[in-house]
Amino acid sequence: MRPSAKPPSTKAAAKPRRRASAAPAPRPYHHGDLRRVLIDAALQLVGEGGPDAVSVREAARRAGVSPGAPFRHFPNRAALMNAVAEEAQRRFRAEIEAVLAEAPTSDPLARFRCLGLAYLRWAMKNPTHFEIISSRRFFDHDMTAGVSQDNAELIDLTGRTLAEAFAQGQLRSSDLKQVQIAGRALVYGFARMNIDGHFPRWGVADAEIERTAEGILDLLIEGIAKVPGKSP
Amino acid sequence: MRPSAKPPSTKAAAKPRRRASAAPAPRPYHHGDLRRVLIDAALQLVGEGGPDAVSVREAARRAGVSPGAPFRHFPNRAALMNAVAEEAQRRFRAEIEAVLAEAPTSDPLARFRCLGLAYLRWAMKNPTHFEIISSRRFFDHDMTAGVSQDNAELIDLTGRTLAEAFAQGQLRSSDLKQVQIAGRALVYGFARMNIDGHFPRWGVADAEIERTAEGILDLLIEGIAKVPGKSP
DNA sequence: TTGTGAATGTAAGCATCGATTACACGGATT
DNA sequence: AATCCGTGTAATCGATGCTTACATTCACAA
Repeated sequence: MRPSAKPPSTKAAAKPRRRASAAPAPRPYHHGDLRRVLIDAALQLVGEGGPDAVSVREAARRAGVSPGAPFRHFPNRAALMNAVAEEAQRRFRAEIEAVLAEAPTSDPLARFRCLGLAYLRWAMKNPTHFEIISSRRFFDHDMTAGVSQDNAELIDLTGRTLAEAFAQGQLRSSDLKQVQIAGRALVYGFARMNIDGHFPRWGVADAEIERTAEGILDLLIEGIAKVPGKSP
Repeated sequence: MRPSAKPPSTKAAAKPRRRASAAPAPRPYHHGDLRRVLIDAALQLVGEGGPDAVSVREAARRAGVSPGAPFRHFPNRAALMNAVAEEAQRRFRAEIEAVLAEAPTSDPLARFRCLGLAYLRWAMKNPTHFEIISSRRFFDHDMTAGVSQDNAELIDLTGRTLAEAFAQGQLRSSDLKQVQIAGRALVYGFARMNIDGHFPRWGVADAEIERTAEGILDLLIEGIAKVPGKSP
């Protein structure tokens, strides 16, 4: 199939000193941890130009490696994206849980609010990374157990928090699943409006976004909270 | 620059009857309305495989035209996508307004609900087309006045509806902009959750989606509506 | 009617990308 | 020390967006 066969190795001679003098180490033949470096490069690309800006070749270029090398570590581009999504999801979850750890334990509804706020803030600060973990377009959920699991546990966490709030009589509605989905739709929608560039069309300046985020979250909380002086 | 010059036309001879017999008209040199046909082909591609499935060449292929032809009508792929988005947005707006035309005129809050429902239903029925008009990824807002304008007018329409509801004392909050953004975030979020394949992870089956959509919309309405027996 | 220019199609080609294949290197194991 | 296999390279393929040179035909004016 391949027409031209290559002459058998002039490489050893062509390659200069091997980690000898103080020169910036001309990279040994084997990279060390290319997989990790590729994921980092891809993460960086996502941060720079969004998920579409990730190309296997560019990641390879940044890793200082040939265009075919990445395919030793990832069967295809999607697999690389999966790894990137996994990393992003890990960071996302870590932040959410860190924030929640500092929330008041005695007021579940306030904790629920904290969850929403942490979600929104992370999405605002890391729009491109948020995008990658949100849209299945960029990776294969079935192929990426890590993302799905992290996600499921976050869903569980909010579900439990909501259940506690209900148990303490803080909610008007008893259809917790509905409430939870509404809450998720609200914060996810807001985050995506930001990512998708809707806010300029809504006359919301960048500086106002975080305040607006908090505002709509409070609107939700008020909407689902039981009015103190009123029994169902 | 170009090495090989072509012999000067054997085409006229090679081309068979020209719209003569009853044969299916071997397409004249000029297509007729290639621009329109390309948009339709692209719309179809969007419907089949989402926005990413659209390629200029495939659209050309389906139009039965050479790969370079589309560039006579669209300076680049983005411009084609813009046209597609414009068409989709037109249809979207038409449906919304048609639904609203049948809504009760005396109850603004009910009209607001109708708007939300129409939005959700269209998004559920045309997920890929909805995606294309939602995410600026696929087209350039500045380049596509039509989409932005249609969108702005829909935003205006909901804004006015909400203002009427407030004027009739149907709302708890007086911060209408906040309410409107919350409402939009909710329906947009729900629509995107559907597009982005979140619902399987939430245990929401396809058959339940529409009902759930209605449920969260009602939750919102209840949340923003003034409780009858309670004055602020 | 005829001639000419603009509009619009074709053919060929470039660069880039994802992906594959044959081969080269070199660390780890024996 | 010999060898095996994980990992990198080089070359190549097919598809895509886009450009350029050329071909064809329509519309309009003389």
